[in-house]
Amino acid sequence: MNMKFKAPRGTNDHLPVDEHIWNFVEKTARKTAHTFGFHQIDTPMFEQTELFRRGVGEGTDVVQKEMYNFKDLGNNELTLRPEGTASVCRAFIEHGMHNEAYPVRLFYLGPMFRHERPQSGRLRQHHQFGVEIFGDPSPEADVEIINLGLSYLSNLGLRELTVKVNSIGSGRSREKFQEALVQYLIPFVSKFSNEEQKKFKINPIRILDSKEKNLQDIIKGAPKPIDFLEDESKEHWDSFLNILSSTIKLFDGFNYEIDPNLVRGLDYYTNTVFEIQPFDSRSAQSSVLSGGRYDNLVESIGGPKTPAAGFGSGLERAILNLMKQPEYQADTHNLNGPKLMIVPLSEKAKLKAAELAKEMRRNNISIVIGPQSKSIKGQLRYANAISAQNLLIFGDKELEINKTLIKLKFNSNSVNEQSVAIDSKKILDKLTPENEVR
RNA sequence: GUGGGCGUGGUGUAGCAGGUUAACACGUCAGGUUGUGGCCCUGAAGAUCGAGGGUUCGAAUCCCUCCGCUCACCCCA
Repeated sequence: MNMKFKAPRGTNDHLPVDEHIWNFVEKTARKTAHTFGFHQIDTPMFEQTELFRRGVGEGTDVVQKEMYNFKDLGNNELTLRPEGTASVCRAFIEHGMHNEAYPVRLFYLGPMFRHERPQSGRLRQHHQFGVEIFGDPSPEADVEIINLGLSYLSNLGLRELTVKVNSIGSGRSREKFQEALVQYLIPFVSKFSNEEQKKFKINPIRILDSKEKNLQDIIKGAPKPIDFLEDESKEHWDSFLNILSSTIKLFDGFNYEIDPNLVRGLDYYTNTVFEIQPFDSRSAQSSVLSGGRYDNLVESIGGPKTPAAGFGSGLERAILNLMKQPEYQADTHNLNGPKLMIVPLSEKAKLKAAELAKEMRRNNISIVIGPQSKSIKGQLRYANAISAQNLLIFGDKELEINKTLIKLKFNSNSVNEQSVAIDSKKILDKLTPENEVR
């Protein structure tokens, strides 16, 4: 057969068997954010292209070659959001949230789009849970963000995580470092690949982050941003490390390390940057949560100068890591069958079944009526296939005496048949006795 | 953008030193006496073997091209 349509490359359908895990992860994200006093904000999935150019940074890979840009019928230049922070900042400014009591705590949950070559843990449409805290310049805020991230991951059930941290400085610290780095690199530039030369021109700091083999030795000897921190940046960094080290002790099996070469691929970061990944991984691709401080972003897209920090975390990657853990490898995909299936055996019974179903659904009981295209046997087989938890069968005979048999625990091997009046209240009582947890 | 692996019914696979009706498991559907499931039994539907071209008397099996999936690199969540 010729399958005509397929989900576009790098996108996934979330099937019913995935419902459970996705709900779990999303619920955990929301709950954890709420326990830190964060509130949800949902922004559109596309924005004016310019927002990302300015926000994420003209020189980044994301902006240069990974954005889904398009023009709408009004000739507006729009882009499917490649990340969440720029949009949240835009909304923050647009709705005057800078006039609210600081700090303002926000989180989001939704799809992001990047045109890259898909591979394990990397998609063109993926989903992120992200948080942002606005208006708090203190290192405590940085740590709160990391704390929230670790809490979220640990609530999911992930173990053995490392937080990699670094400071890329800001203001004068950043300038001085950059000068030193450029001086150091100049003699080597001729040996760089085209790609690296370009990087060197646009944003030399990102050379540190390069994984190219022939650069590794050069990078080893290169100046590091943390050695150039001074004044506020220095104070911020020292204090940050201090608070972080005591906070991380509150978590079992998590640790942190300073990675002097950690540089994020998005331009807006200042001072603190971090990345969380499982112990066993080495590639950056396995990073499950990452973020940092961005004190200039709000201003650079037209808002008032507002210090801020946040993280983004890929849900697919979290799930990928969860699935690696033994406790999730077994029974993750058993769907819950309906609480009750009704098999009506006559026209009158069908009417009655519809009536019962309506009343009981009002009590949040999930009900399926047996498919009328099938024989009774077929309907019962179907009930079995969808794991109906209880089963009610009746026809004209039973309607006359207003009594029938209900098969409780139909989907188990200890079925319990009981007589019951054909009445929603009486049936409800049968469905919620001591042997059933509602 | 670069490189590796793969592409057979809904799913997972077998077949591949070329040879008549492409096999198996699971799933689906229908039956196994009148209105009662799960096990079991019987039967049925369902793939022109990713697409196109080539070699050959003959190709799912060999060659080429393209497409798709997947993994890795760059980079990112």
